[in-house]
Amino acid sequence: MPRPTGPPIGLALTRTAKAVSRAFDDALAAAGGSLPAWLIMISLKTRSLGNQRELAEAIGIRGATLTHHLNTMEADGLVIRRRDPANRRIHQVELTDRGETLFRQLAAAASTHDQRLRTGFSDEEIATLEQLLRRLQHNVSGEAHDRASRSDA
Amino acid sequence: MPRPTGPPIGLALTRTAKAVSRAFDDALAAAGGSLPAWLIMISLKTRSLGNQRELAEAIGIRGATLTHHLNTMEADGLVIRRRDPANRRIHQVELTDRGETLFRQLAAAASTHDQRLRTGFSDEEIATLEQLLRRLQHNVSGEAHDRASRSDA
DNA sequence: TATTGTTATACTCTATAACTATA
DNA sequence: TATAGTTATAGAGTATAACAATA
Repeated sequence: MPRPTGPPIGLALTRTAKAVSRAFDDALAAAGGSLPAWLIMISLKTRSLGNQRELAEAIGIRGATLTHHLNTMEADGLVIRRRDPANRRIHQVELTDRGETLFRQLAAAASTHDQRLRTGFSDEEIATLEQLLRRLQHNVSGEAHDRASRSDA
Repeated sequence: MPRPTGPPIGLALTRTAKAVSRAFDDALAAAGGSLPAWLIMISLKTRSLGNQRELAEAIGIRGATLTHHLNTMEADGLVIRRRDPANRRIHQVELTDRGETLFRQLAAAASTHDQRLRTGFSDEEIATLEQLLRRLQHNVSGEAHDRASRSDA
C-alpha cells in the first residue's frame, strides 16, 4: 500500500475550497442571492432539463432539497412552477421577470468574483486549472468506493 | 470593465469542491469522524497553538463554533480541556488516547482518499495544482473587497 | 404499481450576542 | 476593562421517510 508522495492534496483542496466558496457565497449574498439559488437559476437558463430530478442532479442535491429551495425562490417571486399539460406529474420551473433580473445581478457578481479569482493567472494557467479540476472530480465521482458497495438493507 | 476570457472558473471550482468535499466527508464519516473534527485534530497534532482562538482561526471558523465542536469531541472522549495554570483563562486542548486512535484512523482514511484523488496525476501535476490552489486562495483571502469596505454601522 | 414532486422532520455546520471566568 | 472561552439561540443547507398526485 503506497503512501502519498507529498502532503495531502485533499487538505489543500479543502482549505482552498472553503476560502473560495465562502468568498463566492458572500459575493452572491451581497447581490441578494445565494449559492443554491444561483446554481438553480444558471441551470434553468443554460440547460434544457426535463424535470426537477434532473435539475437536482445537475446541482448535486436531492429532490427534496431542491423543492425546499424552489419553495423559497417561489415565495420570493423568483420562479413559478406550473404543471406540464402533457404530463401533469412534471412541474415546469420558469424564471419570473424578477428572477431574470436577479439572475443578471448574480451573473455580474459572479463575473466580478471570477475576475478576482483570475488575478495573476494567464489563460493557459486557467486552462490547466480547469483540466486538473475536471480530473479531480472524475476521480471522486466515478464508481462508488468500497464503503458503499455492500448493501445490507 | 473586461469580462472573463472563458467560462467562469469559480463555477468549475465550486462544482469540483462540492464533489470532492462530499467524498472526503463520506470517507471521514465512514472512519468514524467528521471534517471539523479532523481539521481540529490535525491542527492539534501539527501546530503549536497558544489558545482556542488561534485554533479556530487556523481552521477558518469562529471561536463559538470551535467550542461547539470541542463540546462534541469531549463528550465523545476524544479530547480533554484543562486550564493553563499560568493563565487560567486559557483552556489547553489535548487529544485523549481515544482521540489519538481516531486520529490515526482518520489519517488512514484521508490517505486513502488522497490516493484516490491523485489517481492519474504525476508529481509535477500535483505540484502545479498545489501552486494554483495557493494562488486562488490568496486572491480571495487578501484584502476585503469593495462590498465590505464601506462601514455604515 | 411506477413516477414526480412535496411535506414533515431532523441533523450538521456555522454564526452573533450575551454571559462567565480570569487577569 | 480587556481577554479567553462558553452558552443560548438562530439560520442555512442538506438529508431521509412518508405522503399525495398523476400516469
